[in-house]
Amino acid sequence: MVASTVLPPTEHEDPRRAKSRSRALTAAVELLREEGLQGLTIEAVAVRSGVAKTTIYRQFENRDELHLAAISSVACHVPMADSGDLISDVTEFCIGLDHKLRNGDFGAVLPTGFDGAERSETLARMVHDTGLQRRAALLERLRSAERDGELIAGIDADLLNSQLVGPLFYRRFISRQPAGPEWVERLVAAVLTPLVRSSSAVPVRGGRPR
Amino acid sequence: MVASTVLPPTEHEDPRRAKSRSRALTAAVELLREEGLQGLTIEAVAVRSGVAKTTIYRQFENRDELHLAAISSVACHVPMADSGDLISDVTEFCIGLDHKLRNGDFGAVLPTGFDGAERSETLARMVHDTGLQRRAALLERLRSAERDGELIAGIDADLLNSQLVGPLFYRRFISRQPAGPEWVERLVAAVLTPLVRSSSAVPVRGGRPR
Amino acid sequence: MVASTVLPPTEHEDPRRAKSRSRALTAAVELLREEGLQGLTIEAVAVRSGVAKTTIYRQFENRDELHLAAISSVACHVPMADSGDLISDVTEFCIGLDHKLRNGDFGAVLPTGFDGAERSETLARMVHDTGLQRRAALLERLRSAERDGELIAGIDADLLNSQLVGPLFYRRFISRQPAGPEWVERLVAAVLTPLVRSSSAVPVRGGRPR
Amino acid sequence: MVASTVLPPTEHEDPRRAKSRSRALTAAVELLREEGLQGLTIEAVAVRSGVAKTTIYRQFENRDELHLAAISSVACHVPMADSGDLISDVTEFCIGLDHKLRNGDFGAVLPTGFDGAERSETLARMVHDTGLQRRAALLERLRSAERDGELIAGIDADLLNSQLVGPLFYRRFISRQPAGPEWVERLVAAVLTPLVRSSSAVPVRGGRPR
DNA sequence: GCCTAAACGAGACGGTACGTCGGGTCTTTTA
DNA sequence: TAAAAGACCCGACGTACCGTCTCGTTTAGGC
Repeated sequence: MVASTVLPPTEHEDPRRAKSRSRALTAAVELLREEGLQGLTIEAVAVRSGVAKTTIYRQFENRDELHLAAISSVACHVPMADSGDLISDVTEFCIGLDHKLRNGDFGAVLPTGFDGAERSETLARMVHDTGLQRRAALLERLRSAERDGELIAGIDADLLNSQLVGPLFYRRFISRQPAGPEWVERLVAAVLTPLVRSSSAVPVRGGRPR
Repeated sequence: MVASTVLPPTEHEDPRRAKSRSRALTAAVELLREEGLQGLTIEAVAVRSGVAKTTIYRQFENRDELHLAAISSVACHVPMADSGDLISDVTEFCIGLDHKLRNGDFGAVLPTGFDGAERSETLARMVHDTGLQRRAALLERLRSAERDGELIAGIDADLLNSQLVGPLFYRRFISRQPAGPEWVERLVAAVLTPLVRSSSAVPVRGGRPR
Repeated sequence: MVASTVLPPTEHEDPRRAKSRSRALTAAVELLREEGLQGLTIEAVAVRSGVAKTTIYRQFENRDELHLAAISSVACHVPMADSGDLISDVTEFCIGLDHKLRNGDFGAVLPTGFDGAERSETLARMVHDTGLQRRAALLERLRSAERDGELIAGIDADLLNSQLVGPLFYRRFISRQPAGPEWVERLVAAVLTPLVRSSSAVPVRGGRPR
Repeated sequence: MVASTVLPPTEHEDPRRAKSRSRALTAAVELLREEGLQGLTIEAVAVRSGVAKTTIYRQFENRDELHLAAISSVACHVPMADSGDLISDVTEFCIGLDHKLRNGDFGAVLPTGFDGAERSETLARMVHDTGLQRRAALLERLRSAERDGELIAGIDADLLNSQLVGPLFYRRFISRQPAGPEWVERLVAAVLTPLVRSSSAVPVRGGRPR
């Protein structure tokens, strides 16, 4: 997903290299998912992937680089619809995100990076970057709703982003509480309803207080 | 904070034991803060604390136990005032939490447990438990506001908890964005205002839709 | 035989250390004998001896140190009789040496050090030192014969040492020709007869010219 | 000196092949001289010679073959004069040999083969063969002296060879003692004088030089 | 105030993984 | 067509920690 570690982009890459790389990454992700960061061992990757240790080191400088690449390889796309109904679109989006956090490689691999991100700028950026697409999609949808008059004017999209996805991450990784579609639905409603222009028909007067 | 590993609570503990334990824990927390989980090495703890490796193992079964104990030793108390003004109380509370997440041992050590919590039930509980006091205090304050009529009736305290602290954790550990008192203030306002019973004006009738 | 690598001689050595050391050395010598220097691998020694790699490294800084210790551990004693008959004593001595060169660990392990001795002063000394006892014994016996009048006066003991043992080493390690007791006997006779004072028969007059 | 590894002798050899081969061999000898057998690395040879690893492997089956070829490439010729004066001819010859043992590539590279020769018949033969010319020359000169009556009849040329060159090799490679022209002179005198025909007698005047 | 049981430090041990170097095989690109 | 470049798998290197295990040596605390 994210740029591969320093490679002449135009130049032709040896297909053997590419294959080794992908096999190693696959094994790395599996190990991260199954055993966490401490299970991500170059030797384990070598055994599982059938790629020799030396070959792995030829592509990844050390365990941390491999870890990085593994994380960036699971960054995922959460689609955002634009049906005209903001709340339902965002709800669907958040349910999708929650599902990915709880079921896919993404949610399994992501927390292996939280600690390292405290000290490694690169890792921090990588962890952050996995959210870029999602964030952009959400912001775009909010702005579009603002333009359409569905939302009141003057929203703080960044705050809204934190309000919407923050609780999902929090419950998934920190408080480790369940979420589920209904819960997500309630969350989105709680966050957005106060900002939707006179919900029902006439958006006449009496905007909701901020 | 949390119960120490299996110790006859009534019985008198050898002061040497206690001292070794505390020196080891201190060193462990320092190492976690400075180098993260991978810096938490029994040998490093031994060197830094001056406590022999053997002695450490006498008190902590293995590295994970020590990690656990270190995390639980930094759990912190966030005070919650009850001035009658819910929003200002909660804002203050959230600012305090954000500060602890970003400045103290607590915020530094916590993320070392996120990955392990995925696989270790004990660690998961420990990470979760560090939030118990905070959660209880927040819930209590919300209920009190509900009782006082400051909040509308029928609030979902758990949802509100996630809405309030979720974004703080998210920005601190995942998106790694700044927060700051003003931002926290806006967050709390956004979350709570819609639920506050027609603030100033007589709380006549016409509760806000949930 | 030779001094062990830097050890407080008076102080009590951990018996575990001593045992590990000896097991490692035994395995090392076996490997050198069977496969030569390139077979002397720390890992092979670990496997064969049952001593862990780390433990080996605790006692020997690296492969070369172990090699050194192995060589010095096989230095052997060649006994020298003093029956009054120089030629028979020396012949017996040389036959014994030749036998050790061709049959024991000594002769098998020694050549593994020849190449290294070209560059390592320590190894050079070690190789050299394995001959010290032998050389001293031979020189002593020659001097004793000189004192007894069995040999003419003014012998060059060092030259004689080279003349006696040199050919044995040469045929064993360089030309790789057989020797055998009769051959050694002829060598000793050829070297010493010209220097023996008119053997049994009247030592009257006519000493051999030097 | 010795036949190169399997090469149709009549057939025309590709000049590129020959050049690669010779560059590799040169580098190999240099490495052996400078760092000994363990410095003889295919990769080091490739780097130093500018010949690719693949190309080296095309000409030498493996490291041992290259080592073999390197040794055989330094075999040297020691000239033997026949001035009529055996002792002086042999002395000169031995001084020349000693010089080659101590100064040229020959003496530097030879000991890298001693250990391997213990286990590899091919290498043993190679090491042995480096002495063939020398041995033949010496034997021929001795027989010529015998025929001329300079030596007593019935000499054991093989024994004499060992007596003459054995000490030189011994002091060079095993005891690592100095030799030098004077020492060699004394050695040759000690070995040959007793076998030279009645010094005094016939050759009237002109006593044998010391 | 002494003495014994415990806790302690020092450190050896068998292991696992690290990241590096070299071996020997192979494929791909260049001349 | 062969040499050069370099990827590949493999095995050994020497290092860092792991968790276990003697060892002697303090040192509390019950007598």
